[in-house]
Amino acid sequence: MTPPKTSSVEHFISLLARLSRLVNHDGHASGLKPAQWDALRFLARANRFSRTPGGLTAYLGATKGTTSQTLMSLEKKGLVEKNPDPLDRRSVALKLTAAGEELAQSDALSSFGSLFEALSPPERQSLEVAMEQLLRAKLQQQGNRPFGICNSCRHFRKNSPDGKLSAGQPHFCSLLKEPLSDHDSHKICIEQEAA
Amino acid sequence: MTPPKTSSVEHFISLLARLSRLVNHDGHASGLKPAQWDALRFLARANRFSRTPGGLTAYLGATKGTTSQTLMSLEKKGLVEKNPDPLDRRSVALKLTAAGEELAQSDALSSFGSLFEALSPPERQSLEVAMEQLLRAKLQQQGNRPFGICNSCRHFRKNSPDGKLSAGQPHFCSLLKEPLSDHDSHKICIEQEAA
DNA sequence: TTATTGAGTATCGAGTCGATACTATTTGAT
DNA sequence: ATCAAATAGTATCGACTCGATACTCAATAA
Repeated sequence: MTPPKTSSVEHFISLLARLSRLVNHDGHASGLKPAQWDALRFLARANRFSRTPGGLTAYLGATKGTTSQTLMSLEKKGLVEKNPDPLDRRSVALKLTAAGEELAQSDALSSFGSLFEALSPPERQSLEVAMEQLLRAKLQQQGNRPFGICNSCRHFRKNSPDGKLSAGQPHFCSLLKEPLSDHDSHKICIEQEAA
Repeated sequence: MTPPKTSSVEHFISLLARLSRLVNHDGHASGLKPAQWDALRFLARANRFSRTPGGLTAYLGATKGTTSQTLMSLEKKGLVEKNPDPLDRRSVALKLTAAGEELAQSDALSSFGSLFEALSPPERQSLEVAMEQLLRAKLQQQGNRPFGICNSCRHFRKNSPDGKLSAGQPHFCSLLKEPLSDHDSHKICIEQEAA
C-alpha cells in the first residue's frame, strides 16, 4: 500500500529535473556556457593540487576530451591561464586570470542565492543538509571523489611542525607531504577524504 | 557582520551547481539526451491542452527552434507521434507512442529517487517543500508559467454539471470550457493558475 | 481583403559530451 | 638501463543543445 509514497518520489524527481533545467538555463549567461561556469567555479575554489585538467575532469565527471575543449574556450576568452608543471612535464597547472577571478565573483547562479536567502533560516539549514546528503550519496554511488574542503580531510595536519618550515604555511598534508597555507586549507581538494 | 551567511549562500550555490551537473549527467542515459528526457517526462505528465510544441517550449523555457529539433529526434526514435490539430491547422498534437510511454516509466533520474527514499521522512518532507518554494520563486521571478496540476487550478470545477455531459468526464475547466476526466485532472496544465 | 499575429520549421554557429585515437612523459619491472 | 605499461593531455568525430534569425502557413482582426 505505497501509492502515496511512490507519487512523492516521482514528484521529487520532477522537481529535481525542473530545478536542474532552470540552473542549466541560467548557466547560459554572460557569454559562458554551463560547463564553462562549472569549470570557472571549480578553479576559483580548488587548491593548487587540484587545479589541473585532470582534477577538473574528475570534478566535472566528464571525459578528458570534453574538459580539454572547455578549457580551450576559457583560455581563448582570456579567463584561464595554462602553465607547464616543472615537476611533471605531462601536467598543466591552471590558473584563473584577473578577468577569470572577476567573472567567477559574479556567478551566473547568484539569482538562486537570493531566492535561497529568502527562505527562513531553518528551511535554509535543512535544505542545505539534505542537498549535501543527496550529493554525497550520489557521488559515492558512482565511485566519484567527494572533492571536500582540505581542512576536513584525514590527511590534514593542523599547525604541523612540518608545515612551519615555510612562513605562512602552518599546516601540512600528510598524503602529498606538502605544507599548506591557511588559505589553501579552505579550498577544495581532489584528494580529500573525510576525517 | 554577515560573512558566515554569505559563505552559506556560496555553499548553497555550489551544491546546487554540482547537483544539477549530476542530474544532467544522468540524463545522458538510455540513448536519450537531457532535453529529450525533459520532453518525454513532460509529455507523459501533461494534459491534452498542453501536449503541443508550444506547450513544451514554454515548459522547457527554450526557444521554439530548439524544441522543434528535440521533438524531431524523439519522433525519429519512434517515441513521439505528431498529429495535426483539426481545429487549428497551425497546431500539432503530440502523443507518446507505446515505446515512449515505456521509456518514460524507466526515468533516467530514478537513481535519485532511490537516494531520496533513503532520507528520513521529515528530511524528505522538508526537502520537497524547500525545492518547491525555490522552483516557484524562480519561475515567478522570470515570469514563467508554473505548470501546476490541473485540479489545483482556479479554473478547475470539480464534479461540475457541465462536465457530466460526457460520461467519464465529471469535471470541467472554466477557462477552456472543456470537460475533464479524473485522469486529466491529475496532469500538468500549461494554463494552470493557483487556486 | 488584407495586414498582423501565432504555431511551427529550417538553418547557423558555438558549445557539449561520449568515444576513439593519438602524443608525450613518467614509472615500473625486468 | 631499457622497454613496456600507465598517465596527462590533445585532436577529432558525430549527435545533440541552445540562442538567434529567417522563414512558411494558418488564423484573426481591421
